[in-house]
Amino acid sequence: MLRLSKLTDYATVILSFIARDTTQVHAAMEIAAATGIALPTVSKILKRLVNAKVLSSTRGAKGGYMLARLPEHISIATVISALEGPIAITECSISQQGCDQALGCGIRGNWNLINQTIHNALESVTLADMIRPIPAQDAQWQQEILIPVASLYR
Amino acid sequence: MLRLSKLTDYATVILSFIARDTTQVHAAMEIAAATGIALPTVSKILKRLVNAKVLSSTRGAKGGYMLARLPEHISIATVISALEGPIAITECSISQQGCDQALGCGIRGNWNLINQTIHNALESVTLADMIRPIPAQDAQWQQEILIPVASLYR
DNA sequence: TTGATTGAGGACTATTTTAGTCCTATTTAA
DNA sequence: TTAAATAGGACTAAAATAGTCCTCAATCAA
Repeated sequence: MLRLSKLTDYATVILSFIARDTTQVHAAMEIAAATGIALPTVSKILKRLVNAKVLSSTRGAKGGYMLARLPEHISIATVISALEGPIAITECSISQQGCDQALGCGIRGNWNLINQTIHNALESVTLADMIRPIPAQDAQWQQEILIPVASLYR
Repeated sequence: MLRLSKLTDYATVILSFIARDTTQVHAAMEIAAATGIALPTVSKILKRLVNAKVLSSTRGAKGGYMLARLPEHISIATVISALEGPIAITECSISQQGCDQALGCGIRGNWNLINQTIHNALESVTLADMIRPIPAQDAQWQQEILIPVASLYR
């Protein structure tokens, strides 16, 4: 339902934990303990964030992870594509096959507009925004948008 | 990857077909033939669109489907929620469990802002926009956003 | 009134994607 | 040299999505 994967959700939790203390590196085990996310899963996410150059890592004893950039320069779009690959609402073939038959392609172009809008929205929010507490007054439109779910953490 | 389901994609194709000729009802079989989407799948999509009051249906011989509203009044957000349920980027528990531990909930509120932005974007584009051909000049940012895929139709 | 046509509803299966785990190799501090 | 960490990737399990099919209800026309 146009939903982020759990891993991406976890990633924001992990990143905000790391962002709270930038004076030292954080080992995967420490992060797992602090967030309650299982270690192998934490580890998997951290590796992907390193590949995307969102985090930098230090190997060996006393090793761990730290932010590779300032929180202001880590956009949500970056985090999403680190975990889930490129952000694209529609699956549109660049090779023409099937796409410009009947009614297909007149529609496609307009999806791109939507793609772009969403991408901009995600690009404009950074980790710095995410770790800043928000006013509680906004609770009212949580009801409109969110759907209930059993639990976030397993 | 923050992607629409295939069914939603099909739905836009089907809706734009129906919108092209509003003078008569269109049977599922006719739509399947015109779009190249398998009949059972077309049928499933049409039923969901009727439930969402995007289409109205006539049963029996000479029956079929037609738009229940003007194309200008059918938003993409409506189509998406008809096919995929409510639009929500994050799975956030309304029951507190797990969410206000450690770092969870400071983050959540900001996701809602993103949700809202995306929802607005999807609400602002209608079927009328989708069936209107777009200028080809925009082809340049198709490269940035879209990812290649084998084929849209099976 | 009856038969053909067409949608409604929902159960079911198959496929694909996502989540989660684990193993082995490499790096580094002590 | 050893212990503590990450890197990379293979593998399994679980969940979501896609797709099909069956039975029932409604409508039209002969």
